[in-house]
Amino acid sequence: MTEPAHRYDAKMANRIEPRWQERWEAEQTFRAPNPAGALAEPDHPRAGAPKKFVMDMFPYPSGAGLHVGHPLGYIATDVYSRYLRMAGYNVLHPMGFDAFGLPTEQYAVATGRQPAEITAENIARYKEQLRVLGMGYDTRREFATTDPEFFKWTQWIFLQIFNSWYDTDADRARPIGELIAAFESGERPTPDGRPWAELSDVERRRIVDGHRLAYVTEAPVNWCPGLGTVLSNEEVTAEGRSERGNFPVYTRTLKQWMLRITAYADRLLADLDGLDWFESLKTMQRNWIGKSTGAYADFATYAGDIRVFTTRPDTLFGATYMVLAPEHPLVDALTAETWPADVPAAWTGGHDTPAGAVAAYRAEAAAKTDVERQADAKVKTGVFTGGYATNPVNGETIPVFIADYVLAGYGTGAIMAVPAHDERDFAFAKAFGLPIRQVIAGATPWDGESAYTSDGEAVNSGFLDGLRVLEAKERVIAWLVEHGRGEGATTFRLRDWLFSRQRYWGEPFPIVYDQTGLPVALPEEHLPVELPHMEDFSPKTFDPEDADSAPEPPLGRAKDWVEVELDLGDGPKTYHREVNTMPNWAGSSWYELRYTDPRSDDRIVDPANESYWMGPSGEGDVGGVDLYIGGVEHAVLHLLYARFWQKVLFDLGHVSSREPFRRLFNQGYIQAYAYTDDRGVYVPAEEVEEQADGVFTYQGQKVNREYGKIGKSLKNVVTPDGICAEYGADTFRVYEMSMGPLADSKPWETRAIVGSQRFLQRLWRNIVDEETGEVTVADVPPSPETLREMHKAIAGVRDDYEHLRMNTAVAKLITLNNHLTGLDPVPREAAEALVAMVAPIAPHIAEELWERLGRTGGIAYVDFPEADERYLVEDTVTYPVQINGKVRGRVEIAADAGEEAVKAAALADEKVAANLVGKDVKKVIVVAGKMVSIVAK
RNA sequence: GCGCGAGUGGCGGAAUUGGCAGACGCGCAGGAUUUAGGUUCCUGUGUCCUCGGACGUGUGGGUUCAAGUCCCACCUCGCGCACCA
Repeated sequence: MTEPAHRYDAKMANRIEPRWQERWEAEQTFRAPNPAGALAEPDHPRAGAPKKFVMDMFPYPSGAGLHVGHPLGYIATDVYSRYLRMAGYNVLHPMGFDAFGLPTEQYAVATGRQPAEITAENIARYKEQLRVLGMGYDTRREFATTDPEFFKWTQWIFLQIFNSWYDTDADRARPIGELIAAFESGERPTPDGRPWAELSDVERRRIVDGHRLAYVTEAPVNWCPGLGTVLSNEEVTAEGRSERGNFPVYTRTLKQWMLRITAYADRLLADLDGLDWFESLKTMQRNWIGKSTGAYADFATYAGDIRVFTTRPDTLFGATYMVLAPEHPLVDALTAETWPADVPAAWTGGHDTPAGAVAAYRAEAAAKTDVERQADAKVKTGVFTGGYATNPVNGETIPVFIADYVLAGYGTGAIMAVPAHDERDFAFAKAFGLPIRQVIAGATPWDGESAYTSDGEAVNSGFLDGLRVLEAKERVIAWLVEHGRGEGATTFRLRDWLFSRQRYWGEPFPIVYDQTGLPVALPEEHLPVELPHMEDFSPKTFDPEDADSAPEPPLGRAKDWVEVELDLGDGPKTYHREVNTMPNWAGSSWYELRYTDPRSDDRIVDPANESYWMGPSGEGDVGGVDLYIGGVEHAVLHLLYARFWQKVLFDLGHVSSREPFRRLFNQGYIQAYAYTDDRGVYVPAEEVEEQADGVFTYQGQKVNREYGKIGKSLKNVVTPDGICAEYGADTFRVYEMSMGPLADSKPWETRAIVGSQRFLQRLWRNIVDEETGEVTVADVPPSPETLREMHKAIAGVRDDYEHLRMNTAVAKLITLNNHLTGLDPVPREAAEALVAMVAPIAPHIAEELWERLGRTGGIAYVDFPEADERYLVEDTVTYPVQINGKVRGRVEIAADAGEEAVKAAALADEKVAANLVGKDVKKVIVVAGKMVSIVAK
């Protein structure tokens, strides 16, 4: 028996889908008109309409291609964009490729090929995979970060950053020329006070370079021998390993490029409030920025003042000892020659001299990995230096320790320890038998069992006694300032962004060095600076554990490229190019902007286009993309960097909004089951069979099921193109959208897809005769019931689309479709409404049916159906009647019946009355339109 | 350890405002079509039951006429942070 010739099945879908994809491409259906420039189109149906800018985090095109987990967000933005377009918006929905970066380079090294070649292949593969899914992108705006026309502007932004400084008074970045002018005029004094005119050229350049937002500095950085490059703090995990590849990372002092993101710490923090992001994500950024307010206080010692940072200056009188980080610069000077006579044994670490104890402890601390250190966090260790310091407020002499619970990299690397009011200090004081003095008292007496960290009143604190914590803080800061022993202070955990990488496949810096060794910015007209072709571009390889190795940028070997003769205004001279490249976060830090004006070649974007798509919508609005969907893994990487660049460009007047992404939605992950055999080896998930008793077998052998990521090594990869071939893209789209809430992670289940297939098949059958291919809908008025179902669906589906609840939208569409299945004939009005509502999710079948229904011009710009309130109200309502919380009967009554009438009807109901026999009705509650609740005894 | 989020049928999930728990789909069972299998279609499907009902949203308590939803305590899982002074 053969199937009906006109049944909607995979074969049919695979005939229909390419046809519509070709037509969308030929007609550029999803092009969005710009207000100005090459992409302006005043006659476009959506020109001048309210706009929406909807985009995904663009993919990194790897050799593995997309698996079914990747397109989840892409489909969601596509559905949302198509819905918005039908709802009347001018929708910008673009896609691009984040193509510079390590994986491609590593693959190129491994296969002896060129990264550019591999990148082009991977992008072609990704584009094909996305095209098959029926994405409605404005393909005119597509780019890869590796395109010279694109990275020309990445380099241009770097120059903007290099050529500006942060004016803390104005609280914004300004062109570096304005700083130079301030030095020249004497408005701003030079660091050593000499007049600007008396400084040498090199001296001046060093001062100016020290103010730039992009600067070269020699500082402790994260060196990852396994990757052959240094990394930013954001790329290192809490375990002290590389985020990519999980290699060990070591601290080494090296000369590297940094971007002054710390200048923006406060604004990056404050502007989070105006963003429509998940609160959890904002919290991650807040934690990463890590703002603390408090004070610096100076403790005098014979080795000089020790400055500490504290958030609790109110507890200064309770400081009974001090602790320095083992790496603190004053440790050596402070370490005494001999122990005091009465030194407790626990303080010496068993050593005869303080110097011996300090040296041993330092060696021990340095040998610990971050993981070990964190594992030991509860056990406080340290040694006494033999030195003492003087508490500025009460002149008390207190011992100074070194301990690894104080971190060199935070605050000043030194603390005053107040064991009574800090958990860590308390633990240390207990371990070392140090005095604990209460200086803040709460309402109830302190038990002394653990640190008291709540609010209270100052006690044992001289001039602070009786003040609340907040007042005491202010008072003591004023005292410190008055006596020159400290000041109020704010510190951040955020560090400057280490921006150079010792790899080949990245954007070259638009920087050369002259004979002074100082950096010189290339003029704009030299952009883009392209990578030289190199046969051997592989980084020097290191043992991942070799902490003593040092990075060597491969570009350093391109001698002809590195050494250039240029005329930068003072005659031809020889310069050396910067041989580091930018991290692969560079391109993604601004790409959203480029979508708004991808063809602009004389400036980064035309302000008319930028402000139309991304500008603030009103007073106080931070501006940015209207919806950005992506994974949560970029919380403190891409999303922080992009916000920073946006703010620099905003300060310099190149863009109109303070934030790049007004609304951000984190989609969940699609995960999958993987199976291992007895040996723990993964077996192909596709060939595993489930037995009736819930046991899973592979080739007859029992296997274990585990749940997790989709990946080659787990042998559980399912590709979207494979699914499309087997079921059709529309079925795939419907399935992914109906799996559950977009934000949730959920398991892939190939066998469940047939449900989505059946839905589309029934939809088709409601309109087209499977045997003849004839359209079977009729121009008959829908019944009141059908009208009600239809308008209920319209109201619900609209609301669901607007709030990205595609899963419940699909359920409502199925419900309406199932209703129509029972009708003969199906009224045209209902069929058309349903097809239009299905169009965002299953665009190919919708276009096909729309055309077969005799409508021309395509469905992309058809008005989305509007619900008519008239059809939503029902004539009668069925009230469930509860007696003491249990449903005992139902009564049907006119929808407009009054409360009394409903009450009377409920009490008169046979079942209700039977249940009330012998009971006293105490109370009857009528919830209009919902239910009746009777309280009886 | 601290912070955040989530626990609902065999499975994915719905109920977003305190108002009939389990929409929709998978799976499963029965039936129709078919030589058969598959496909497709129809019907049923929370658990228990003495067929009246009883029970049921991680556990225990509470508020309420009414609780998956609110409050308190706890358990489990996931995520983030993790000596940040």
